[in-house]
Amino acid sequence: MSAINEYKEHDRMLIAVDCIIFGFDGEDLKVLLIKRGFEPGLGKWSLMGGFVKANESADEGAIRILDLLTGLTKIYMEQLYSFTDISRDPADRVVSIAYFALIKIDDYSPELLNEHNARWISIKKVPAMIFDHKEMIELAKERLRQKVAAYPIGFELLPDKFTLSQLQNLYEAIYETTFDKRNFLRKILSIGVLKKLDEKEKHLSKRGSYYYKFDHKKYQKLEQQGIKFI
Amino acid sequence: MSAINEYKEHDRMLIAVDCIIFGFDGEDLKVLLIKRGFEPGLGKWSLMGGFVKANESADEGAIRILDLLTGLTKIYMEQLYSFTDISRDPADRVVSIAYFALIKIDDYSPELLNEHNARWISIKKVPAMIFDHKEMIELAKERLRQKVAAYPIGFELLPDKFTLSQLQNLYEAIYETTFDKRNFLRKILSIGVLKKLDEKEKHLSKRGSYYYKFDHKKYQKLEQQGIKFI
DNA sequence: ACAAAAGTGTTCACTGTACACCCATGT
DNA sequence: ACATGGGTGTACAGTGAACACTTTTGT
Repeated sequence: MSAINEYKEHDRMLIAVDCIIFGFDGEDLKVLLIKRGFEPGLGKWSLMGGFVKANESADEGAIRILDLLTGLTKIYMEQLYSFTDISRDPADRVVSIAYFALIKIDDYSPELLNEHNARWISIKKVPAMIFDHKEMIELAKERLRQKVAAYPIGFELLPDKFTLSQLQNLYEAIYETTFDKRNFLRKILSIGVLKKLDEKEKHLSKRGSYYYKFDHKKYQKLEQQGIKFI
Repeated sequence: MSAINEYKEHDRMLIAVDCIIFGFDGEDLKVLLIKRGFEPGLGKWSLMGGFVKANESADEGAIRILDLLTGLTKIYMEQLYSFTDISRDPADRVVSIAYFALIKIDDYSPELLNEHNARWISIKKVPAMIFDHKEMIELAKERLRQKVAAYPIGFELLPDKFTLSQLQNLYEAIYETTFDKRNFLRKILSIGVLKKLDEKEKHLSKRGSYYYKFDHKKYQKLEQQGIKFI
């Protein structure tokens, strides 16, 4: 950093945040994309984003913008990476700080989808996108895989009550692979952060399967020692 | 992101890069810090940094600034995280993109240390620092630990030729722990990316120990399948 | 009765870890 | 001769991976 009296001579830039919002519909891992209704890139697919204001941090900006576009607060979000290529946005010099967010897909109402011209798109079929947004999604997918193996953030994508099959489907969707049911359940149950409920899910199968909850308290006790979820 | 004609109405900010430069002296993992010769924070410890110009990406800026301050090019560097608190720099709104870099400690000459009022400081004894620079160092240490377990970047901190003891000392310094010599060597040699040279190091011990080199070609063959170094 | 998902154990290979002594050489 | 770091093997426990059948119940 240079001397204070030189600060004014340096170049100033726009700071944007772009949010990679993941959701899970029980089958596929999806990202929430919007079709841009304005230039540049009108009609093209884009992430949700906006500019950071002078009186807010990027984290605060990301929270504000997500609230604006989804009405959701208190969602899991973390900074991913900053994209700084000179001409990534042809309209101006914009540094974009990408965030990735995990939401429960049912919290995002169909009305909002219409209102923002948004759609849930499977990560297996991400279309061409403006600027470097596809690169952002790729990186977010990568980071999600890393994180979900070591931290219990996958639960942010599931309802509060979920069956073990749903949990396995989620991990399979994230890693785009399949796991052996017995091995998966043994491992995930042995961690000891799932609480079995007395209630059964009765729609997805005839027999019905028990609901489980993520047990935050038990997790907090284990947290420091570093857990492998997968 | 908003419509193009609104771009001009958004706030513009200074973008800085700050570099966490790691080095290894055979004993301790160190960071290169400078004592600021200017305000704000004159006389305080600081990372090396500078402002990103309008005509360069942050990566390019980081490379330029590192070259400026160390004369070194072609060094390992990666973007770490962006620090965006409103008042992290009291003089102005500055978004700082932190980079971490790995250099061979002998490449940074003592003259440069004087010239920039710089010093190598053990990561075990990082002093109070300006702004959020200490937080940056903590995060960089964390990231280095993650990376070095999965990628062969530790070698960036060692001379081209190194002994297995030096390599073990490096990993021990990074993780601030000790490893069993036999287990460590078995694991690291079993990866098959170290090339034993005929030459021996004769200063550090009476018996002398063989030099090894990192074998880039062998690594590239194994790269895709994901290697665990530790 | 049958279809469809739930639930449940064992075996084996591999990996990680604990642990202690002899070797070569310069002084 | 001795001090110093270099170099080496084995046993055991824990983890990961492969693998198939029975149970429940709605239709």
